[in-house]
Amino acid sequence: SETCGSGKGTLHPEDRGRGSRRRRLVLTPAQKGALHAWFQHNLYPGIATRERLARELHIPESRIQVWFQNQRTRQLRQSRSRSGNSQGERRKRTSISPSETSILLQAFEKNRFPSIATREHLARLTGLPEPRIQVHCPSMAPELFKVGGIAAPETLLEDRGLPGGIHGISAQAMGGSVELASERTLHNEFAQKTGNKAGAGWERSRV
DNA sequence: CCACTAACCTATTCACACC
DNA sequence: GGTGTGAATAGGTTAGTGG
Repeated sequence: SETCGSGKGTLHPEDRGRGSRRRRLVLTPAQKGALHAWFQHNLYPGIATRERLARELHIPESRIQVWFQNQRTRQLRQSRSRSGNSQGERRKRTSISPSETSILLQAFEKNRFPSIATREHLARLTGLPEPRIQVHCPSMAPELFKVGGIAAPETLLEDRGLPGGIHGISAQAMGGSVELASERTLHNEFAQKTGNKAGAGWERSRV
């Protein structure tokens, strides 16, 4: 909550809504059917699978990732059972050049919670995928958060990632996605630098 | 080897589409 | 208005990269 602008839902009221969130996707029955079919045999699709589904269903890969995240949560909540498998490779690391970092940092200093429109604009400016920008945002501003400086959040950033693992259970795959994830990076950086720990991952388990 | 950080995760909450 | 579910946040782990 505090740190990143929103805590549980705590985006500042003035920033919430309108513009700060991606437009809600309305999946067609066919899209849902395909996703559910995949979910049945693999709760943790790797990047290759997610991208394939994205192409076939015409849904951004980041949305596919979020859908699986939500679906796992839903299933867990309702059955509390565990599952298992996964597959997955991780997305290749997106390297961000100093000039790209500079652009993102400048934008981040002005607005720690970029709306989807802003993130898309930054994506065009840097040539980086929007989801990656989303992931990145949180990590981007360690100094801003540090002691005194917290800028008022304006909109937000987003994302987080994926692969997973199941803790202990099988392995999974790793893969992650990132669309959302752009925010993650910022988030990661922020956390890590401030000692908060954020980050995340797991992965590897690979069976 | 170690620090840094990208990629992922779960849990929780917000908020919009649709009834 | 209530419900379902997509979108977002917080906080955690894993592993690739580079010094």
